[in-house]
Amino acid sequence: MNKTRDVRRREILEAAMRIFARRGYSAASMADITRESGLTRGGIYWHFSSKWEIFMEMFREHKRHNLALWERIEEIGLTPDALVEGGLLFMGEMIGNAWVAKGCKEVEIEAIRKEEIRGEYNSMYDEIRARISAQLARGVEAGLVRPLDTESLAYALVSLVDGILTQYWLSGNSLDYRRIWRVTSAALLEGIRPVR
Amino acid sequence: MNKTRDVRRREILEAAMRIFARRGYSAASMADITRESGLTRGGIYWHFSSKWEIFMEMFREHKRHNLALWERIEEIGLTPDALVEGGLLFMGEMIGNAWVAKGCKEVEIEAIRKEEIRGEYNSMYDEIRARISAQLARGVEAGLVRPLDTESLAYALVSLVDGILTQYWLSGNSLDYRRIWRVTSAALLEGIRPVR
DNA sequence: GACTTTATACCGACCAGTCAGTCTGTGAAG
DNA sequence: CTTCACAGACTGACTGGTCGGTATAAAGTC
Repeated sequence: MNKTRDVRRREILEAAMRIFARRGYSAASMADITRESGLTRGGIYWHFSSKWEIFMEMFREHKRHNLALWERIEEIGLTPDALVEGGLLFMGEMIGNAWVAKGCKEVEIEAIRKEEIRGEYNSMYDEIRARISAQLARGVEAGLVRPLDTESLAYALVSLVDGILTQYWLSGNSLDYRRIWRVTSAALLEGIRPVR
Repeated sequence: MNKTRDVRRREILEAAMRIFARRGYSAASMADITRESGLTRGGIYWHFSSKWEIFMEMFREHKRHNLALWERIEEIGLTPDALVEGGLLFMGEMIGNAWVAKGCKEVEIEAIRKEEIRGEYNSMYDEIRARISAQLARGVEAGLVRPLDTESLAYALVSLVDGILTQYWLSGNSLDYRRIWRVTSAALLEGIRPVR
């Protein structure tokens, strides 16, 4: 039954991610993770030294996942219009992999509470925002966007995506997020078009 | 030392709200609330029957608070432009009463996880969204706003405010949310102006 | 005003159960 | 014979919640 170190670690991690996503860090017990992973306490503690270490691994996984997702979004294009498709792709991915996404939400929640990880969490968003801002700035240079505070707008776009996802989960997954995003981003694009 | 029912209940509730806001529901222990309120276990359980009941009281308090806040916002005016000031007022109130606001965030988080309160939580947002939507629809009728999907836009506005607040707390309170809101709402207003 | 009665408000020891984490044992692979 | 990859009993701290008891204050009685 013994599997290689990496495979088993991965299995435990994914089991833990599901549990953390479902119950939240504090309410999730090692017994839950034990059950979900099919191992026993000893097995899990052979691979991880603590509950928090498992969470930290999930945290890093989440950062990698998000950053990789934004790389894919930039491949769509670097125009402001591409941001619209990018937002849809991002939310689609998040909603498509529900427990991964809820894990992200859980990470976000813990990041608000624990300074220990807040800095690292923010550095991820800093990078994403910087990229969006750069994308908008290119739009300004190319004359596709009127001169404006691209940093603030980047902040708002990230917040909007985050907020829509929150509302989506609150609604119990019954929410036409695509429609909301299309309507809003269309209005925004219209609003930042250069004046003639 | 004995106080009247209402006064003491209120004291316990506020102590609990601070603790819930700081640690989250699961991580907050009755011992924490005991310490924060200055009472002992027995005293608290004389006023409340369970930890969850205290949380539910905080939940209802939060709903009342939010709805009352939106009433105040509508007093500013019913034009689309007033929504800009309204958003600022809302975020200002939230950030000004940090622990109340973080309590709201905590309520939101639990609402995502527990179906028990999700419905009730959504009904609050439904009402707020409906009011914003109506406000926008009046703008359309008055010729201040081009005809569009006001419901989706209302959803986005709520999401945006929620998202900005999340980012604000993630940033560790160092975020010029006013600037972000002004820039974004200006672009949005520009984008929904009627075409001439 | 003094003296009991009664309901309210509160204390803190205590309970059963759960928590994260430890430790000893063990089967299999090399 | 050793190392790896677990199993699962175990520990002590802590959990939410209970309960018998007590202090306080208001109300009733004389």
